[in-house]
Amino acid sequence: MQNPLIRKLDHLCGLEPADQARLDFGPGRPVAAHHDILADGSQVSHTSLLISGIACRYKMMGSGRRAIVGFLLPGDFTNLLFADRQKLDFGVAALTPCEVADVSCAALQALAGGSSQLARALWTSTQMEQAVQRAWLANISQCTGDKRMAHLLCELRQRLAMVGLADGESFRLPITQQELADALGLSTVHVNRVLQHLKELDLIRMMDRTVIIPDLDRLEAFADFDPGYLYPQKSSDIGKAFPGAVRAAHTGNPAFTAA
Amino acid sequence: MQNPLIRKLDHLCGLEPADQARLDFGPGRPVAAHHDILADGSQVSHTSLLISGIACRYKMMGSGRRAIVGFLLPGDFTNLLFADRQKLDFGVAALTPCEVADVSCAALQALAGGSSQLARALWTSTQMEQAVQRAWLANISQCTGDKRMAHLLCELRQRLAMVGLADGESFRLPITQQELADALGLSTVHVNRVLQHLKELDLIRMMDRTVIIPDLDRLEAFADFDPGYLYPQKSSDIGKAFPGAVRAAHTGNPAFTAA
DNA sequence: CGATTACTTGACACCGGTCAAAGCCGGTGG
DNA sequence: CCACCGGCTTTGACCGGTGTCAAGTAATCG
Repeated sequence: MQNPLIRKLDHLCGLEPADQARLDFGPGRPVAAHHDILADGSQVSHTSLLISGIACRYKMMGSGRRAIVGFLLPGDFTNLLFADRQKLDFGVAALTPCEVADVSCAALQALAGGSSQLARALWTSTQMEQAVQRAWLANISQCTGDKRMAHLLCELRQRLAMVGLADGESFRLPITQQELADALGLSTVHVNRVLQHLKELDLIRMMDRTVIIPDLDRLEAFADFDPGYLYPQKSSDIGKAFPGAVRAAHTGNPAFTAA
Repeated sequence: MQNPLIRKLDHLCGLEPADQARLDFGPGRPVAAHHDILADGSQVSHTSLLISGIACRYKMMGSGRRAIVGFLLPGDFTNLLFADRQKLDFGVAALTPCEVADVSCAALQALAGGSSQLARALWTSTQMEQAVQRAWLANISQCTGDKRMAHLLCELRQRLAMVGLADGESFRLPITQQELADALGLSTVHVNRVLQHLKELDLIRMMDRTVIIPDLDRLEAFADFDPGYLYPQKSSDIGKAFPGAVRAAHTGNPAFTAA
């Protein structure tokens, strides 16, 4: 399978074949589920590219609870730093089994310096991350639980579709309700109730650990989700027109088959 | 007064005098309070540097309510874009009378391309913005109203101190409770109650529109505020050792005198 | 197949939203 | 200089969304 980073950047800005070749970091190393990819508060001089699996950025709160401040999907960097020895204000943990490729700060600089188009693509993906953060903030601060959940599912579907891991109506989401709760600022119990509510409204269905969206437009309307905010350039309906089933697994285990 | 952007970047990374000179964008144009600096969803090919005053990034929600997703203080850019014709996913509005200097995309590119140190400083300030966003997310999603408010006040104090607009114990904050509510995801009524609660605990005092912090350590402990997350490099106690009173006004009106 | 982890369900309490009304300014015009 | 006025702040009553606690059921893994 093609490197998901290449998919994403090509999707966002378009990439020349020469630049695509520069982005091949090899197969990556495995990280087990629930293990740190980067420890909270550590000083690092590298970044890690997520190749497969789902991970998260998190912060530990004084209360002992974990706040998830972002999900990392295949093709995302844990952090983008161009200066050595940066102290992180967050940690990165694998939520499922993951494959990650470590990229040194120097290598990243060389990449960005070597091709202005690549530099622009990396910058654009940073902008998109910030847009996602803003959308999270707006949603978490102003919406009730069910809308928050719906919005998150819309966002994940769209980002997964961008790297070929979701079609128009379903995607794998092998993470726990506890983890959704940490991301949405809800309790586990309430996440459960919210999911049931969305199922009652037939806005989503869940089988195995696959989310099925019977009517994307209805879900996006319910969530007040603007599909455009993830797209600096074009506002095409990502994934809505994809034929076929969900693509190979998030977990690095390609043995998944839709139910 | 020295350009607050220069103060900030010099503080973050250190800047050579030659680079400092490049950052002088002149006096800027005035923007009245409650007016847009950048309209929500507009396509722009420039950024604006806030020279004085307080502004915010906001998103309009489906409910009609406004969500404030970040405060802009003197020395902050409304947006940092290197590619033309980017569609914004947010708006920027002046909360107080402001002065802003418009910088074209091309000029920004020239700045970043002309000095690697400057490019690094701009990148670092972007990183700091992201750290602030993450802290907001964690706080809003996991803390009760009084801690959220306390955390926001700690953050604003520290960022203002960085550009010389707060000393160790007080700073001007001429914005309304409604605006704080939009930023914290609370109702106006509750913001009022929360502020009263913090006053009862003598964690803050307010006179005129100046916030006075009798004991910063106590407030930061209450808020579970980590003063380090705003500082990629050094972890000095910004502002804690500043002598003298609050510096010239945020509002472009220098007639402020401490009560 | 036993044990741990995830999910579900119900009862109850509380934080914070909403509504409504009453003070409190700060500016404006007579 | 004073009366008016609109926006901001403050207060109280009431209600709903969510958290917490606790128990029970289903799934997963060694």
